[in-house]
Amino acid sequence: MSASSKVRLAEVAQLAQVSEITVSRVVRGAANVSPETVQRVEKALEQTGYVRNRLAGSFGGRTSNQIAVILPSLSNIVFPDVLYGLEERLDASGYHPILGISNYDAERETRLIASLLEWQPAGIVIATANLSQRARILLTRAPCPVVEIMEIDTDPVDMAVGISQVQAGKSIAYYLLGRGYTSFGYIGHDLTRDRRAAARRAGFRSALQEAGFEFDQVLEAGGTSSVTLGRQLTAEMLSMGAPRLIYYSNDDMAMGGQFEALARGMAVPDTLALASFNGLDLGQAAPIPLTTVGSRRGEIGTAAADQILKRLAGEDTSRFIDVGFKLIPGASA
Amino acid sequence: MSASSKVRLAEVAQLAQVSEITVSRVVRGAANVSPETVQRVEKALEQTGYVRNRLAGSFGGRTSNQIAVILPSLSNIVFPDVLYGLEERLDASGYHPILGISNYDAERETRLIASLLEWQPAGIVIATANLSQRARILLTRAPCPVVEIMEIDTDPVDMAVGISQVQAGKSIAYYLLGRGYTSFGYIGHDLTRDRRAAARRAGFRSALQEAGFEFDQVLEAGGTSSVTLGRQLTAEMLSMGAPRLIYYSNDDMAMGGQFEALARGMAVPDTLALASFNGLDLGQAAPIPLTTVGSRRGEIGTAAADQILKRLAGEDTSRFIDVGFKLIPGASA
DNA sequence: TTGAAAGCGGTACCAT
DNA sequence: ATGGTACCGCTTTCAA
Repeated sequence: MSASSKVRLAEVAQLAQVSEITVSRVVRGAANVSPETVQRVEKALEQTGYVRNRLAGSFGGRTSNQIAVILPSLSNIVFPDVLYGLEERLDASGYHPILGISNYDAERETRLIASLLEWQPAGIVIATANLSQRARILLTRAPCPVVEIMEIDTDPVDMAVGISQVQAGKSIAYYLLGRGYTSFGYIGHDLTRDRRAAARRAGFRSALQEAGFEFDQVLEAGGTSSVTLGRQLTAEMLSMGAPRLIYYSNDDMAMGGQFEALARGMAVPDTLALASFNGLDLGQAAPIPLTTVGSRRGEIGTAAADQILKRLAGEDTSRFIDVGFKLIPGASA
Repeated sequence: MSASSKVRLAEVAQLAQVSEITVSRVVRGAANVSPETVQRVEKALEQTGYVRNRLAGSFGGRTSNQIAVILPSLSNIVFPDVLYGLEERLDASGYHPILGISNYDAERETRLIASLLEWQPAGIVIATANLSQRARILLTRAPCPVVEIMEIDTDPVDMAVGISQVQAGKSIAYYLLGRGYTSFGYIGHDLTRDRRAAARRAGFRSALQEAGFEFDQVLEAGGTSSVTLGRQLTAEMLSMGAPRLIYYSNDDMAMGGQFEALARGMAVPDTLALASFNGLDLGQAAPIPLTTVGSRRGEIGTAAADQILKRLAGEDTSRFIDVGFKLIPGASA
């Protein structure tokens, strides 16, 4: 157990009385080494406390085992769920995510892409915020697979894994129309930044319009979604004379709505109905389980990882993977 | 705009009629280059679509600008909050997190440490699950700063940033004793894996014992914490004749408790009181705001990043940083 | 099964 | 301000 940091292949080799390359073979678990040699080398590795330097080994044309992951936010459980699925699958194949958070900011997103590309990642997984022209070019030129996650409504640079956010909005609107609602409101967070929430709202609205309806009231506020914001905006909308049903930008917001209704003693869904998107545990454990659309967040992560891994293995990949969503009837509408 | 991948310094240099080192200087924004040369080189960089290879540039003794971040889970918003603070601060200084999720598994944690160390990170930030002997040795020998986050109750290998989890449990217990409660239950998730939740429980219990009380009932279930689990266990405890107050392993669990109480029409806090830990937005937006202890999760992330950055800059660092917690009186107890 | 040698691409150091 | 040179530590290629 000697010093740290500076142990190199050469030192181990000397101790084990073999060449550097032989040590390298042992470290990498290569086949062509005799058991006796392996044993001797392993002892030397142990004694010296050798730590492989993958920067040195990777910097040629060889691959880096790092996957750049760029997400717009970690402020609710959605992206962490995706990230977890991703990490789980990548780790199992010996890859590691290098993370960047764009904060829904186009400039920062561009900078992150450029910056992470310099580490020669073996792949890129990105939940785009708002791709700049330059960002798009960088991704197009990237010498590695690129998976755009969360939505499959728009054309990806390389591959896309997710769901149709428009259809998710449309589907629950159809369901609610089927249940006979005729008066609708919308409550959302900052949709100028959250394109996917905007797509759901657009889908929802288009279904309403097909049926001859419109949102009677729309309330949006800047900033990220949160239970608190949902509650505030709901209170505001209720004070103006509420619609029969409110569609929220996501479950967090809708939970705020349910809290406000509960606090006011309003009957949900009889007086005020609520619907949203995500299918979070939180919403399903609530006193009135949310009527919502379940997104398979973990699966988006694992499927994205699979696309990267397949491509790296030279296997066929498809341009789009639709992981699908699921209507959750709940009891709030 | 030529090909991608294979553009090297040499190609750019040739195009710009300068040496490789000059191009390198421009790429790195070094000072000693004349404006005209810079312009010429930048044009060539643009034309070739050069992407800097940081693996090559870093692999000597030079630093890697990557920070290994190992977390036990992403299943509730706690670690994402920490990660966000961390990424924010690191990014501002040009560093990137390489992420590993240990899943509260000692073996996986050890493997992740070993594996991420091979990338020669400039620092390590780890919320330990259950450090194995080997993992501890690896961290001790690591040739870079190591910050253990979340708790400061135990002695760190290098530095620690967090709060005293024991005190967090103890403090709210004192508060509740002060409010006159005399009958206590505990509901938790898998504490054999979540050492910090166990520490809070221990702190809470020790305060009870000082006052001559004990938990009258304790209910724990395997698996991660969730609102659903909190609700289930609460229902179970209520069916056995509930204590006057239930202390939960965290806010998610306590929200499940509140939901169960609301669903049963039980008065909170008059019939059943609830208390927990974290101070999540969710709990504060609830109909009955949770009585809890606010943890400064984002600050733990930024403070951890600061410790690393300071150390790398050669500045003094302290062994412990206590970011502090805050009692949130709420209305559930 | 083992080893020698030649880079991988960039940057620090030292000249000019 | 600019360039030549050596070298970072490992792995690929080829030879023995």
